[in-house]
Amino acid sequence: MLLQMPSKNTTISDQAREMGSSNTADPNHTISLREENMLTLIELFFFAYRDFTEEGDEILDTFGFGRAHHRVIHFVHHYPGQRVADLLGILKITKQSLARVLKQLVEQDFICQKEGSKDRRERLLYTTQKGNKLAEQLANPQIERFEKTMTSFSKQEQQTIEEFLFTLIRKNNRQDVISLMAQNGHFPTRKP
Amino acid sequence: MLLQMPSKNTTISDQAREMGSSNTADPNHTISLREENMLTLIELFFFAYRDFTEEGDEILDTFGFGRAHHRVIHFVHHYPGQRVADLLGILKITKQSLARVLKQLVEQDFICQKEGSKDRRERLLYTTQKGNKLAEQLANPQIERFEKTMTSFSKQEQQTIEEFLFTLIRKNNRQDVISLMAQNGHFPTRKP
DNA sequence: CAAAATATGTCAACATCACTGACATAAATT
DNA sequence: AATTTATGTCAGTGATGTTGACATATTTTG
Repeated sequence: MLLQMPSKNTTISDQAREMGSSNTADPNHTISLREENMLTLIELFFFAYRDFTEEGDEILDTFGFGRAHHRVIHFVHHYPGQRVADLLGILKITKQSLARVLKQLVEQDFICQKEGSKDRRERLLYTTQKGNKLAEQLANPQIERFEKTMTSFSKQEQQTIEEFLFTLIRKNNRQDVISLMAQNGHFPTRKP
Repeated sequence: MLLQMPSKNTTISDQAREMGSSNTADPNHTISLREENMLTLIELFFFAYRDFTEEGDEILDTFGFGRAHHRVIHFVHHYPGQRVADLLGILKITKQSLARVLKQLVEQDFICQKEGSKDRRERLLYTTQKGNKLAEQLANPQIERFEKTMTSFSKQEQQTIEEFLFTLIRKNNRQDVISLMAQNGHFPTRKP
């Protein structure tokens, strides 16, 4: 189902008229142009993420997995050796939510656990070869989409985009993201 | 729970060693630097959205609402006079999923429905004054976050960011987004 | 060493939000 | 008059999130 215009035979001014005659007007509030622009960006952000998460769903379906599995296998694959607690901090979900999907992924041999060498309580998480394959299969469409998007921007603009995404992350969480990515030798460019 | 380093006393090279001794190596695959950079962006996008959606949850809780209610009330508030079918196309969820939350919002007088003037089958959706208040309450933290983020960028950079978000939207859906935003006189800047 | 803290796993119970497919109604269109 | 369209509704199901309590093994601390 596509997003459609409000009504085939109704103009915007029709809507405005209807609105004016309803009990919905809010005479005490005027929205600034700046706020309006932010709302547009917020919606674009929503639409971009809506379409972004849509990818991979068909692949996941064939395994009987959902997006939660996708997220887990992505981060385990890209950051091998994470502890369970690390993953909880990355995904910001509860232990139980993680346990459910993790259990399935381990049972079906997509992820394996290794005892920590220093601390034997830890279960360090790694993808198996089967897991690697799935992770890459899931990542490819997203990588392609981002590549297509990013190549239409200059190096300078690409840096701006990276800074933008990083700045959107809550201040409290930024250091965690930096520490995580540093494990792969990545340091997201950010505003000074 | 914070995202923590893999292990307080384990270095990255420790992890690499453990990995090498496991059955997890994938000798047939090398990832390009370009792909690596895309993965970083993809993760930043995930973290940004993770933090973005977190906002408003406390407010919603006090009403017994969830994020689905947030999305519905946002789009009804910002684009008054949508039909149910329009909203389905915007949110890309099923009729049943929408009906559940919409029913609650109507029953509790956050949203009201008006018969279409041209087509009386249509139920045009509007926020009530109560709904306006909630919508604004929910939007404010997100507007603030985006304002804070965007003011650290130049006008030119802000345009780049808008173009980036728009380009991430699937080609098939872009015209729909344009048509929607045009109702508020907005035309997201996009690459030529 | 004994006690406390930590990392993980597990259980039961529950809420939200998504899905499918079928069917009903009213109104518009053909 | 028959078909299509817009909406609403029902029953059933599944994925994913939550809380709180508790068990186990292991490490750290007093």
